[in-house]
Amino acid sequence: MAYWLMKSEPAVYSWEQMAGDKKTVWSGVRNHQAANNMKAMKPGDRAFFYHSNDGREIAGIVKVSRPYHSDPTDTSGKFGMVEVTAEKPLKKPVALAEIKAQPQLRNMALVRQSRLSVSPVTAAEWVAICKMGGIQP
DNA sequence: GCCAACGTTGGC
DNA sequence: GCCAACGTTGGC
Repeated sequence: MAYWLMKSEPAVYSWEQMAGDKKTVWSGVRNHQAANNMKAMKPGDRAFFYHSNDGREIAGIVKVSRPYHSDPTDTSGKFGMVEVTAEKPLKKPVALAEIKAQPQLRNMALVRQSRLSVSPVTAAEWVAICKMGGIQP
C-alpha cells in the first residue's frame, strides 16, 4: 500500500467535482516523472487531492481504482493514466503554508518539486497530514 | 504579474 | 552531445 499526491487546478477540476463524479480518469499528464509515479500505483493505493494554483491546499482523499493504462487523449501513445475514486474530504483542508510550517514535512516531494503533478507521499507524511486534516489515517 | 524551476526543442 | 532559447507550472 503506497501513498501519493495528485494536483489539480480547482478552476479546471476541483475536489467538489471529483466528489460529485465519484470517479474520474487522471488523463492529460505529459510529464515522465509524474507518469512513472502513476505507473507505480496499485489499485487500493490512496492519494491526496491537492488544489494547485488557486487554493493551495489538500482537500480530500482518492483511491486508485484502476491501474495505469493508456491515455486516449495522448495521440503519441507515450503517456497513460489511472482511474481514481473519491474517498472522503478532509474535515479541515490542509494548506501548503501549514505543510511548509511543519519541520517533518519539509522534505515532501510537494514542497521540494513544486512542479511535479503526481508525487509520492511517505507513510509518516500521510499520517501527519491526516491528523492535521482532522481525519483517521 | 512576476519569476524560479525545470522540461523540451532545435541548431550546431 | 551540448547548450541556448523557449514554454509551462505553480508559488508568491
